[in-house]
Amino acid sequence: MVKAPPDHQSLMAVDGQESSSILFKPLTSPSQLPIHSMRKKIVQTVFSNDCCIFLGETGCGKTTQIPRFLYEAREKKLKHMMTKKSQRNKYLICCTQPRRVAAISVAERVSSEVNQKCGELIGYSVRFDEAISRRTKIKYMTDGMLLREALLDPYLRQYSIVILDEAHERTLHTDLLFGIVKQALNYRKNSKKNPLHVLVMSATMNVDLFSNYFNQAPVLYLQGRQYPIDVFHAQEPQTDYIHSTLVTLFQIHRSTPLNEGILIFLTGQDEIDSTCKSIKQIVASGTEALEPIIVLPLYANMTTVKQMLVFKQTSENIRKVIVSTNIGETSITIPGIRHVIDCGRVKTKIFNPQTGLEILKVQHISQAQAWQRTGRAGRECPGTCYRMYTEEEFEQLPSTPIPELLRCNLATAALQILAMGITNISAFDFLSKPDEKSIAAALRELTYLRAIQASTDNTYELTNDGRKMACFPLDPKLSRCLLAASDLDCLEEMLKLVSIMSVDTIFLTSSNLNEKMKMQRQKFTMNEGDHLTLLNVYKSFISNKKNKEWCQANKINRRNLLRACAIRKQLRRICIELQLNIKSCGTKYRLVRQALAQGLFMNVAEYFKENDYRTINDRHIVKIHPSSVLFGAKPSLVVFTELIQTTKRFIRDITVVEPEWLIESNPDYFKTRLSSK
DNA sequence: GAGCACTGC
Repeated sequence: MVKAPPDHQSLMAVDGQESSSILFKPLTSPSQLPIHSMRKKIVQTVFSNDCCIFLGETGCGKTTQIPRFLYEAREKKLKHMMTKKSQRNKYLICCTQPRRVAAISVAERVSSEVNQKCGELIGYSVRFDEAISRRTKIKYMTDGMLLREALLDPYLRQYSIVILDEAHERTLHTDLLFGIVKQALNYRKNSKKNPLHVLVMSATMNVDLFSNYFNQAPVLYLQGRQYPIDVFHAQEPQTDYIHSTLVTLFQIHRSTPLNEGILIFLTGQDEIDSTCKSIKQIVASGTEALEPIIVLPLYANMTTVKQMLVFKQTSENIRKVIVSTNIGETSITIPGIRHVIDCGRVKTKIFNPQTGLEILKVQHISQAQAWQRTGRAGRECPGTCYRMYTEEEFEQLPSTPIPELLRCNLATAALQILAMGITNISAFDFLSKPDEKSIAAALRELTYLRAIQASTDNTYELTNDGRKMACFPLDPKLSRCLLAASDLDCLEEMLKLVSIMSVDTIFLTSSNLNEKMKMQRQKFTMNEGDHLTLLNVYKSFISNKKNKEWCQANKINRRNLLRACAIRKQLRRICIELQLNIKSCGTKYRLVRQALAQGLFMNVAEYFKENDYRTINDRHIVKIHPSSVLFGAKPSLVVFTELIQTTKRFIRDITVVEPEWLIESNPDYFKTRLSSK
């Protein structure tokens, strides 16, 4: 048995959710959070440095309390200096979060702590939703939202303090913000009127990396509140982690009180569904007398209603078991969990910049993730965590996961950096610098998309189109589709299509989709391919007034389609601002396919032999995914949205195109590549 | 004839 190291013993709630007793107390009330004893030191450290790093585990209250400390300290000082109110209004504090729900719920919580409505003194800003007023002084926002704002003002001049929270997660957006705030710091240091302070908040890891990056910025350690968690490792390496999980589950079940919930981490939908089934079978088989169990799956691709079941209070006499993907690791907090079973694995998408291939693969988690999972057992009281791997195996895990920036296509990021006036991407001050090959690939892609053009020595500048493309919250390929559709008088259709492509699948996937259902789904099918089929579904959804029953009957994911509607609205507004030509082509869908071809021209595959296709770009042999309406058909030339390797290399979301369309729009690119011209 | 984790603008 191994105890969690002290740094990790206090992993409890999302920051600030640890105690309901401080919820409605007035501003000045002393709190039992240890962070309050450090208030003076915190304030002093922030204001006497350009940048500082605060380390503290979730549960120490840093997210809820620190922005308030800083606001109150500044307010006091300014009042003392008899600063005019209009002057004081300038000082806005922002605090970024990787997730929407976190930004919103923290803003609401802190607002209620100071007895105000959210959106007054404390507000939030996330995509499609904000609560901000002229009085707002503390703004919680998603990292992506601040990045959007940085496109308009790279020096972030409306903020006096920028807090980058949960920095250890190393999301793409936060990593880009690192470079941006560093630049803004330098720029504003000289303008003494409006200096910027930056605060990086993180769990206990990567300290030196952050500190070195900001010229040896001072580091402050924040004490969290402690709930000890006993950690047990497997004695021997396990060959079948699902089997080990089941054995462990029933050991816990036999030996602990029934009101203690169990959270199991596995890798994916299939695995989770079948494990849930096995658990139920074992209990039902009656080979031994077992107390009743409620087993609930949890993954993102479930309806919200089904996800909500995990929050439901169960009776004292029944065991609650949740089998979850890593959505349960950070995004969703389940009450009543006392035991965690961690299989030590996670399913991840890996991007290979050399081949441009994406692979979805089950991989080992990092030590940081292991502790995050462990922490889920000790949110309300002491707990236990069972790891389905040995201590030696744990020691060999990487300490942190690979930052997103180092394992994704950089085209979008590069376009954003260029749009902020930084002309040499390789010279951008990355916290972790991506491979030169990845950067080169991104610049090549943007050049082909006519978003940028090479200038002198390694620098690039945006084209007119590129400036427009940077305004869309989209993959540049899809932004190009919109511009092409504007030229071809079919922008209304492309807006709908691009919006659907921006959300997860709009079809409900289930293993027991029967023949009748498949027939029904076929009524949306368009012979030209999946994109027009998706457009068809969208249009039917609208003409059926977004009806719930219609979605159920057609096995359509209503939540995702509603999101697509919201995205379309946002994109359409941007199109109006950019004065694009918003027209509908009616049923002249040929135009839509032509516009698609212009954006997706690097994703072209031509028929090779039997069921094989060959991509134009890298000559990969691929197959049409069986979920495509073109599965079994053998069109000679197609564009696709996604190329992914699972059991085989598949292309997904496919549309039939004609070679002339491709050659006309990009003659140079296709001169040497297309064999069927 | 597959089977896709999670997040964000």
